[in-house]
Amino acid sequence: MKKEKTEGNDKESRLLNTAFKLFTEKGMKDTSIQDIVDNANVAKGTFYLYFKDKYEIRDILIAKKSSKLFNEALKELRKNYIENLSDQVIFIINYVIDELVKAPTLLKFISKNLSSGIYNKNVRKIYEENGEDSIYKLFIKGVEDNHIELKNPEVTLFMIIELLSSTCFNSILYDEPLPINEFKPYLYDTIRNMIGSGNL
Amino acid sequence: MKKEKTEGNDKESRLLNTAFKLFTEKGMKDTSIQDIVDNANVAKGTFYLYFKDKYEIRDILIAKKSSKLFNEALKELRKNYIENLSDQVIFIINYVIDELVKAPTLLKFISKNLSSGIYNKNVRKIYEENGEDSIYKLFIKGVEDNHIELKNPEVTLFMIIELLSSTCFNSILYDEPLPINEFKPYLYDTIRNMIGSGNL
DNA sequence: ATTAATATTGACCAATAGTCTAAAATATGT
DNA sequence: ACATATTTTAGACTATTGGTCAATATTAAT
Repeated sequence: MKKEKTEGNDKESRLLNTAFKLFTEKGMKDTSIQDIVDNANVAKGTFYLYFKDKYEIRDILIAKKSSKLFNEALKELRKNYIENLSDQVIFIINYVIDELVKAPTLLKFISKNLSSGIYNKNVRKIYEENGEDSIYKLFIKGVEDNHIELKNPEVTLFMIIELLSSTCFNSILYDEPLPINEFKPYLYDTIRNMIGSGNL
Repeated sequence: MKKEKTEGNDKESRLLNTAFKLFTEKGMKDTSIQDIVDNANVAKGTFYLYFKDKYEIRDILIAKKSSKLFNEALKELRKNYIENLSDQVIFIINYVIDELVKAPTLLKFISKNLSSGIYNKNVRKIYEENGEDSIYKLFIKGVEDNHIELKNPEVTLFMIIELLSSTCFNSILYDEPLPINEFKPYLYDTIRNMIGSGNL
């Protein structure tokens, strides 16, 4: 039988948590693997048992964090029984923005990686292994169910995520928090336009 | 008097050209400074005379390449005497997309960095030292000249560039070139919308 | 030609990445 | 409960890369 691991307390999780802490505090470049293993209280060999290198641990973090965020959003969405696909997408985007604004550290870490988090093949593999519903699945299903004709739904979703990403990124361009609510109406108009018009 | 340098043949340029070649061929991670200096036929010390580290040389490359691209676009724009700001911006975006699609290596290198190329403070400094007209200046001037009321022109431009970036990025998501012309009409509608509606 | 200033080199040291084998911990069979 | 097999962990070790610096070469100025 496999060893029973306490959630978030095994060495792999400790490495992930420590890496996230150090990446967000000091940045990728100034965090060495030695730093990570020292702070996580494991030996260096253990790191290489679980991860290929620093960049793999980063990709896994992006995948886990953003997947968690979208899954929470999807859970909330289900409580609200929204029919229209545009409104569903906007609900999710809105939820994600609000969460990211509440957690600036997380925002800083994944805002520039949201789209690569969906398209990067390493990251995508982790999404799939996760097995849970993704915004991708919701979107594709929604397009079908609502008989919306998009030339390339994947691309449309990609552009929506890019817009989300850039909206969030705005708020870290400036040191003080941006009045993000002012941007929302425009963003949502654009999304409605994208899905409604069938331009793509 | 300063040493007369043959354009593109001094050690600094050789380092820049070599770095770009290696970065695009092997990626940032698999290119060491030793690789760069070996291929450029200069000593390691020389590298550190001109650049702080690998990341500075990357930032300089992004700034130079994208600045060149936008300046070429601006030059073309002037030959065409387009009055309307939306149309000017679309002209430039269109030019940039076409050039990037023609040069996939360059595209791969800067597509994900176009926005950071405008906002990253290191990169921006290089833009300013360059002193030439930038899309940023054109846009701000255009907004004033045309009495367009945007809440935050810088943010509007940022989002337009993000959209350009994501459109271009699409074409490298797939191994075969994408029919990018199909996406253009939508992109241009969105830009017209952004500038015209005064939503931001 | 002599001196001053600047550019260049590559040996050298430091930091970090990544490997590997021995030991410890855990699981499994009897 | 004990012996054996399997998995996990440690950290010393090697390899690679980053970054420094004093010596040398090149160029400019008088």
